[in-house]
Amino acid sequence: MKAALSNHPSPALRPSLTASAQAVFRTLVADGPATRPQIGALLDLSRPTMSAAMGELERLGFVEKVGESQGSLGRKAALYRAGHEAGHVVAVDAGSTHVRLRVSTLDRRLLHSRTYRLPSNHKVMDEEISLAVAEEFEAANAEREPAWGPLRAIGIALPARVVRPGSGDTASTRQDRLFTHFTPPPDLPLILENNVNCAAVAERFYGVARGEEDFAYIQIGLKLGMGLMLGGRLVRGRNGAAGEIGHIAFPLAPGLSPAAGEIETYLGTEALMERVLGAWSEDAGAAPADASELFALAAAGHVQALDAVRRHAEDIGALVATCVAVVDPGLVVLGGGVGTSPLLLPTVPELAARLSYPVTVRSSTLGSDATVLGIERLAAEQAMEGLMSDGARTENSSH
Amino acid sequence: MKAALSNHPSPALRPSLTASAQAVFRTLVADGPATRPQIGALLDLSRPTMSAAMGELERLGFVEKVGESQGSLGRKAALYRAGHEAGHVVAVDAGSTHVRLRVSTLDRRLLHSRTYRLPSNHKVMDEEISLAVAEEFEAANAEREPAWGPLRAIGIALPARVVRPGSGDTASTRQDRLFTHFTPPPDLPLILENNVNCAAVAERFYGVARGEEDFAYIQIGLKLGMGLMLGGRLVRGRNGAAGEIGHIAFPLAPGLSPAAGEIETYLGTEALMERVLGAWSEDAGAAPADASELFALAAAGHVQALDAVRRHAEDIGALVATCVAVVDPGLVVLGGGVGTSPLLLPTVPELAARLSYPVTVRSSTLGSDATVLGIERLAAEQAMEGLMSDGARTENSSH
DNA sequence: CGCTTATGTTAGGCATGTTAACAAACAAAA
DNA sequence: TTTTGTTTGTTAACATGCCTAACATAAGCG
Repeated sequence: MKAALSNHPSPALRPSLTASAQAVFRTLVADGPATRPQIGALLDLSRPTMSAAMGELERLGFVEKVGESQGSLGRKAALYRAGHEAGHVVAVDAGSTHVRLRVSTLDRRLLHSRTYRLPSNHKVMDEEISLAVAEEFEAANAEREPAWGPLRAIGIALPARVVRPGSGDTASTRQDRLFTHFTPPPDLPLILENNVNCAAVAERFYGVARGEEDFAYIQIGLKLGMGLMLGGRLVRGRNGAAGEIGHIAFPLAPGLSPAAGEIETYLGTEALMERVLGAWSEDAGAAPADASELFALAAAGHVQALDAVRRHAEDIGALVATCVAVVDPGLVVLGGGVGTSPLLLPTVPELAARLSYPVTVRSSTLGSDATVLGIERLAAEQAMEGLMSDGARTENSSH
Repeated sequence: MKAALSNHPSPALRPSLTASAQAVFRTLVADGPATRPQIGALLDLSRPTMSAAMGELERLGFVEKVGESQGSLGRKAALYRAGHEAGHVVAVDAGSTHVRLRVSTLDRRLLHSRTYRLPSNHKVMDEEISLAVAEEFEAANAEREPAWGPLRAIGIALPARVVRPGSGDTASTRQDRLFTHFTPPPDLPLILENNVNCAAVAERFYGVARGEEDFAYIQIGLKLGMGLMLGGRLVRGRNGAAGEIGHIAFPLAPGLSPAAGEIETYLGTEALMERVLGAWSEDAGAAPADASELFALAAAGHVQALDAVRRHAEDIGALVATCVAVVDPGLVVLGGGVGTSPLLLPTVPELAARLSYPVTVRSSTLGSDATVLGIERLAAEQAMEGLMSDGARTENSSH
């Protein structure tokens, strides 16, 4: 609350941008190149104010003229976009099988992209991932061109619970292991985020949840995870454990004792295939080698596979029903190796509605890029907030 | 976003209060009487600005001088509070056994209070409740004094899911039945809210969750319910079903089919007592007549009662674990007839931490007033927003 | 070549805050 | 009782950030 109303520039901080200039920059970053009249109409700003705002931003190099736009009549308008000094961000998806890296401007122009396949699968983040991140980051550094402008933020998506300093117990997450080989540049915002949360962010901005303020992204594959978006904001939880639906109490029934993480092992792909193969009958043909084969068989009409898929869909429907009973998001996006199967689509919402309340269910279409796109977005937002809060500080950044 | 930046008064709307005047009024309403220097320090406003703001508010009757405050040194400061024209609100807890009504000023000075015990228990809202609400509201109307100022809002807490117009399916909640006998005055904000959500609000402002931005209030008694507060805001959900934890999938175990609302019947007081009495052995003495007797026996050290309570606490712990796995609130407040028992306190957080993640668990202490205090707060907030958005419209209100 | 239309700038005004200086009211010290 | 320093409140002058109105510029079109 302190100083929230104050109109005068804080004496300690450098003079910052006007509110209108900040808003203009935000829309340029969020919506891409635009003319002054377009932004003015969107933000309800007068032409003189647009002039002043653009002047401020152009003088700082935060925006640049990139062309002209001719309407059907009248003078043509200048087209602006985020400028050189707005800089760029590095986004890393430090996954358990791949390390994906994207370098891009704040307004999402891809500057560089790398993918590194890890030699072996790692169920938890460990030193090998740290090494790969360090190498990829170094390699990206080597490619850097002056035209990219200063590096403004680094975002890293981790396949682990992420605890923000000040809330919960950071030590329990082992997230420090990331830094055994990777040393981020100092004085640069570093954003760590859970990979499922990142995928949820990507769904909100670029996927099937585009523009939705409230939804849950539920990932079903080898493991279970949920990214929860309420009121347009990620719900992270005190321990960074919001969405850790692998820890929903299971089994939960009279006389049974639940065990930690049990539903994750039960609904995970490995246990699913074990159940399916254990019940596979001789006359059903060749058994599927993995989950994707199972779903392919089912899609082709194979009776026994269909039955297995239906049963799995019902289990997932019950899980979704539980989430709906707790937060009622209105929309659930299913992702992950198993979750994206269209075969789930009729069953899951039907079961969720029967057990709890109606919910729209969609399959994710972003594929394996979701996570890196999400962390890129978060890094860009963080970079922008940094620029907006101390707009004058443009010199000491690393080129 | 439209017009969010505009500085000029919208031509359609009447001239409104300045931002500083609004902020001053808000703190007076929220924190009770205060002097100008106090508010100025809190909001970081200069003395001239405080002068102007107080002038505005006093001219409209929104604040009034109520005394003076002498520090240890120097001139004494005038003490202000919400004034006559700020008016009052009526808050109703339309419960299934009682109708509780409070009339109070926006800054929580109680003007009038009534309680009506319904002749019989109603598990769902029906016409009898509507009749009682109508009668209590009329009776309160009869008591109204000019000194109360205008009525600014009516809040009603309902023991049912509440759907806001525009989201979800209003028809499915039967909330219209409230209006079969009760006709609210037109042109007056009417706030409907679920009673458990109201209790959560009360816990946040007056109870054991005071000042907490994130927590879950979980009510355990005849029925199950949760009020979820994240980022200082109630989470309501698309269908108003957030917190309807009675619909968590149950039983949830391999080979079992969950049924809608089953966990509510299993964890509810009736089923608990059935289980307890069914297993009550001859040599254990007189069986408890109801849940409170059971918990009293357990508190006195009765072995069999203790065992039953422990088992129930474990079931509740599993439920809490599920909620923590989904939203990780960091704090859970237990309420309701069974939920407030201190006997639950060791077991529930221990089980939640074992199954999912650490969470602080506290017992509610607000008792049966929680709901009406919560809806009172919501109504007062709504009333204040109304005043702030069209500050000049003070004449057409009903005295 | 003017006419219409859209874009951009200049000039002036207003709302809402600030700081600086002063006046008033009070307790405690002289 | 007077003086002194402190706190409260007001007045005056000014800063910021937006606005509207009017003008200048640049395009298509008859």
